[in-house]
Amino acid sequence: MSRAEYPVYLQLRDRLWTWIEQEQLCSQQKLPSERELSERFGTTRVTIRQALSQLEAEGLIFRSNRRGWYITPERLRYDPSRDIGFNHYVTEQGFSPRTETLFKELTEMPPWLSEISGLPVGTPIYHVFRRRYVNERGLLVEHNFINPAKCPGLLSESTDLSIWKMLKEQYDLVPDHRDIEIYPLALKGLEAESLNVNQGTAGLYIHRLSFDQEGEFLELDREYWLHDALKISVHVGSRH
Amino acid sequence: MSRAEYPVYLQLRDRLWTWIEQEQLCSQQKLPSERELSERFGTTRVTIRQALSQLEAEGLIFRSNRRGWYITPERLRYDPSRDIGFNHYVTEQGFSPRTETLFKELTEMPPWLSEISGLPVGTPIYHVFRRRYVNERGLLVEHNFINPAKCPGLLSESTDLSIWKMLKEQYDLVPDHRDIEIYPLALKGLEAESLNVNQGTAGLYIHRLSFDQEGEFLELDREYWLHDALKISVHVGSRH
DNA sequence: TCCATAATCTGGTATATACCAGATTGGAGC
DNA sequence: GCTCCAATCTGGTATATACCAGATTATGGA
Repeated sequence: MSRAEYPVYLQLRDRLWTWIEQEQLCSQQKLPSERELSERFGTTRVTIRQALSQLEAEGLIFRSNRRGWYITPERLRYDPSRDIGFNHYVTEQGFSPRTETLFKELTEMPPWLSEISGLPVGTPIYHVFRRRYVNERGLLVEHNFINPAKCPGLLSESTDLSIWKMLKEQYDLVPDHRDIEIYPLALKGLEAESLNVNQGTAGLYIHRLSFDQEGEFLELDREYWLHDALKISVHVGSRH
Repeated sequence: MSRAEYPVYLQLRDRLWTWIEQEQLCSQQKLPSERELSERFGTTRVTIRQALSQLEAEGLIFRSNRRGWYITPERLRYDPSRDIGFNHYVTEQGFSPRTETLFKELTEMPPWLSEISGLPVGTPIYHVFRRRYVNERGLLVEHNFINPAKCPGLLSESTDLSIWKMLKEQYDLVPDHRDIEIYPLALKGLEAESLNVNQGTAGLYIHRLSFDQEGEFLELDREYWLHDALKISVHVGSRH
């Protein structure tokens, strides 16, 4: 049955790819069900799932939990070093953003955050957990840890828009320097559930630790993105 | 057989995780074979493979093509905005680097590169393809496209060390500004083969387009990293 | 018309079983 | 001690078959 030269599931990947092109399926359109595809391409559901997973890894399609497979929209361009809000750069690229605050609380600084912020364990800290959408697809969830000493009363404001903008306009807070970390990881636990994806789905982690002019801790962002959702784009050096 | 609350393969993931901790397996040590593990944990090979894939996605273990599963070493910290060679920052972190030049050639600029470099299609261009190791594990492959007008004769030099260092010391070339792109992708084709991983393995793509003081094209790096191999770490703003 | 519920459809999980191809190992012969 | 080759071990691929749980759709009664 197999051609030996090239595994069946990779042949299927290619056939699916060209089929999708021919059908001119575009952003966020639904594919036929796995059972239908396996019949149409003359194979079993197990094997067609291998091919679909391959295309998922490549970012052409994505799955929505138990609902089916869809065409992945274009990646969002994103510059984590710039002070520009999510809503701003999403609309700038012609997409429509939305933010949902899943919870917000005043809590106490845990040891791991104490280590990187320089403030003692137990210091009061705001914690906001939000989910962000582009064209109604949830692309990331984000934990914000904010120093309440810098912006008392922040939690009583709406956090469904730009926290960055609020800090600037209402508290005159602008980050002076930042430590940024970026690496691929598997989405799991709370982050996977909140994004409605399976445990272990590929993701990208972005971490931004901000300090003010006095060198004091201002804010920590921990962002968990779907792996196919963004393209980080940074300009370094002179001339802009 | 199943607990319903929690899928078997995720239970296995947890048991494997704690087993690995107990056995104190460390960096680059080999796990038992899949058949042995499936017997030991009382399940089938198919299911144990799901659990192993989960741990692979999380970056705890990696597979070496048809040889077995191994413990993933600590991530390498990497700042793509700094002008510091691979060998330098690898040794700085206590690891041992190695670079292999897989091929190098003088070729003509293709259309896609012409678009971003600003030079016409067909302009002569150096193309170097290298594989880089840390502690004898191949972590990335890299395409370098270099403008020969800036550094004639470069290809006759050894490219197994730092190209950046060579450009600086022998040709007095230092990039003035850069466009950097970073995003997750699936390793496939030449890149997957060169890194000896399966088609579709998760990876991270880093792209660095460098121009000199005159704003002329100097070099393009296209790096394909294993997803679990690095942690990008950047400092932005004043104070260092 | 609306809402609750049942039927159905979807992908997710799980097991059993082959066979293949590359990598490693072991042993025979030099 | 060495080389070469065969046996063996490894993960990779492929098929068949269930059943489950969440999502969607159809249906029927108020």
